[in-house]
Amino acid sequence: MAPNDGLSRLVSRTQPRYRTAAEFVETTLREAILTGVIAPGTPLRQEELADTFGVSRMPVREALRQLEARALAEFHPHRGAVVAEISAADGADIGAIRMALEPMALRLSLPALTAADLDQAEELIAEMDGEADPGRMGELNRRFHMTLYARAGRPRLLALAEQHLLAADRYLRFQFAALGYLPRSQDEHRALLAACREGDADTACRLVAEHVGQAAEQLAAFLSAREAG
Amino acid sequence: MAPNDGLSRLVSRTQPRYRTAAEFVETTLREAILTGVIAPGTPLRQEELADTFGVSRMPVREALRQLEARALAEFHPHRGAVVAEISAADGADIGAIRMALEPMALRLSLPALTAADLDQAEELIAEMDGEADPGRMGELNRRFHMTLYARAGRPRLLALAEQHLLAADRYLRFQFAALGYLPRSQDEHRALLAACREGDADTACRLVAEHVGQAAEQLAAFLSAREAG
DNA sequence: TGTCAGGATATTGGATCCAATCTATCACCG
DNA sequence: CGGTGATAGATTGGATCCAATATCCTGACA
Repeated sequence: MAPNDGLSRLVSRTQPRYRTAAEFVETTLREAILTGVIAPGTPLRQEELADTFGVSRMPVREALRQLEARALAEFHPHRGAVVAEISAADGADIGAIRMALEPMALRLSLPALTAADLDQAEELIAEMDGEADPGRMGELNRRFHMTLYARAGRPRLLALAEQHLLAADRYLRFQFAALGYLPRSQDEHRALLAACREGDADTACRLVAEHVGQAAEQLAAFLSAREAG
Repeated sequence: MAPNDGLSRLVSRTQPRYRTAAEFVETTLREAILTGVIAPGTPLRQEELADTFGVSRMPVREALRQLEARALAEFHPHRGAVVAEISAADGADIGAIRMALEPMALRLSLPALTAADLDQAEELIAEMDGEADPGRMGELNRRFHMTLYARAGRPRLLALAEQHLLAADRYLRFQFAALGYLPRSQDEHRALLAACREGDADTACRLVAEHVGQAAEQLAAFLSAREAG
């Protein structure tokens, strides 16, 4: 039960009552994959998961299919599913998608941002300053970005953006040697927030694109270095 | 069997041998939903689908879960799934996402486009001129766009872009009163292609964004009019 | 007559069982 | 000694069966 230890802990501290077992399994598994509790390449054995979750194999199968559709698991017929791998090419894809989506989200959201939104974003920057834990760091960063996009009034666009923010986090979690990225990232956050406060949409969009691009470049460099070595 | 007539036809002319029944059902159902063979809001009864496909309910359930993850079906616990509805808000979301993704895809692809690619795009424009069938029209339009993006070297970005092109097509299929959109759209196609031939990335990206925006605006107007009346 | 309670029915959700297929091991042969 | 083929085990894919839940209809009562 060693490889499932982290997952078991996630399962056991499950508070909310899900309406179906499949939903429970899917949500928990997705969380586990995105937060790195289950490493890329790990086989997802149906019976093993069924035992861990205390259900039969069927809801597990439904959950795995959903994860496949979200590109978080890879299916090989009659051989089972594994947690989706992380490649340098995928990292570049995620970066490009973020660079496309997030400026659009910000441009739509910016005119509708309230003072409270901007204050909350500033709060999140401050919290990040004192944060050491990578996992929590990723969450704060994600919330900062999503706070700025929240007023876009385009739920599907936001969901897609958040999904790729989470995917980027997942990549970062397996890196995060590059802690040196932090200070510069925080400077970029502050500059971005300032542009938002001034309502300067063009500058803000440019800044967020550059900011995301920075992260993507670092990530791509790290991943291709890892693949080479 | 009246409401399944179109689906039955799709099922019966299935040539390729799928590796699993679930894959077969998912692919065929997705095609049917995206091409409008099954209308939005249609209930997806598991047993009925199982009969239509000649399989048991289980692969159908797995397929439905995948469609749910792709936002093509909506699940209501213990009440079943229905084909995802089409709302004006969703149309606006799709449009915004396309406006974000496609200029990015074009910018990455443009420097690597070959003369053959550009010729094929021109060929597709010509084919569209003489096309009356809406379904085929949508396919040609999609291929034109994807041809221009194909050299981006970002498979996940391209898959996401194509997915939303398909979604937009799905919306258009339920409209397409607006056949008047055609000539202007073709002019935009030609202008876009010209910019690509000249290698003018900035102009090309601006044109594709405007072009997609045009389509999105028309769609949104149509949908909100339909919702109002 | 309208509303609410209760039961019948249909449909989904979950468990178990069987079949298909892949993997690994081992014997056998060149 | 290395490679190939067969066989056993493990694991998934698919079908059937049972339980849980929602819907709908009916009927009693205010």
